[in-house]
Amino acid sequence: MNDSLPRSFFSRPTLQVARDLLGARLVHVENGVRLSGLIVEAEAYVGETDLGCHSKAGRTPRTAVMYGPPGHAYVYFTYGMHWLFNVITEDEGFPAAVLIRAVDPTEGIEIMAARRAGRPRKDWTNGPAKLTQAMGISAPFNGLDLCAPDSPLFFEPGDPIPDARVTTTPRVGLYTVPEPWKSIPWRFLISPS
DNA sequence: AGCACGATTAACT
DNA sequence: GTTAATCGTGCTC
Repeated sequence: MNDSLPRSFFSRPTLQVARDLLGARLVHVENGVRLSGLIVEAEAYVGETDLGCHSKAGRTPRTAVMYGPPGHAYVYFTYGMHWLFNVITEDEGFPAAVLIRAVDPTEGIEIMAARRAGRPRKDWTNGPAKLTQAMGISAPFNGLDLCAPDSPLFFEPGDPIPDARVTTTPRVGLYTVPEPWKSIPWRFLISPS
């Protein structure tokens, strides 16, 4: 039993899920130890018509999990060396997800520090592949049900972030994606204080 | 079978 | 500011 965000949270429009995940906590219970971080940046990827979204290629072995139920993990490998973590959104059959791009470490600090050895604290989890490395998220987590009561990886609600503290910008890294998808402001972040 | 490219990062100049 | 690292995926031949 835990206090994790329910499936109904993820079974909503992807933009809303991305925005509302700001301030929530991503938790990985690893060998009985909690690793967690406050979500400070996320991006929405919304269906086959979004040419920045992997599901633009339709249903393939890689994108199959995006067509499944909301609240499951989509973890994929890119640039030959990095794992990126997403959570599936909207109704089953509609291939959309939110990419978790950055967190602020809150629990399991020493383990994260060891996995990001030699780097300053601000560089531990301030990128989508950095946080998966620090929190120990990779291939085996793909397809995992993050809403299952016994899941080792899940989200916990946090203090709501008011609109005044939320910034939106275009999504990062979509160099060859055509407009309007390249510039549409589907990246959400907690504004620098 | 071959190829271009990628929801990135770290190390450079 | 630029660029190498490194390999799975999806597309073309």
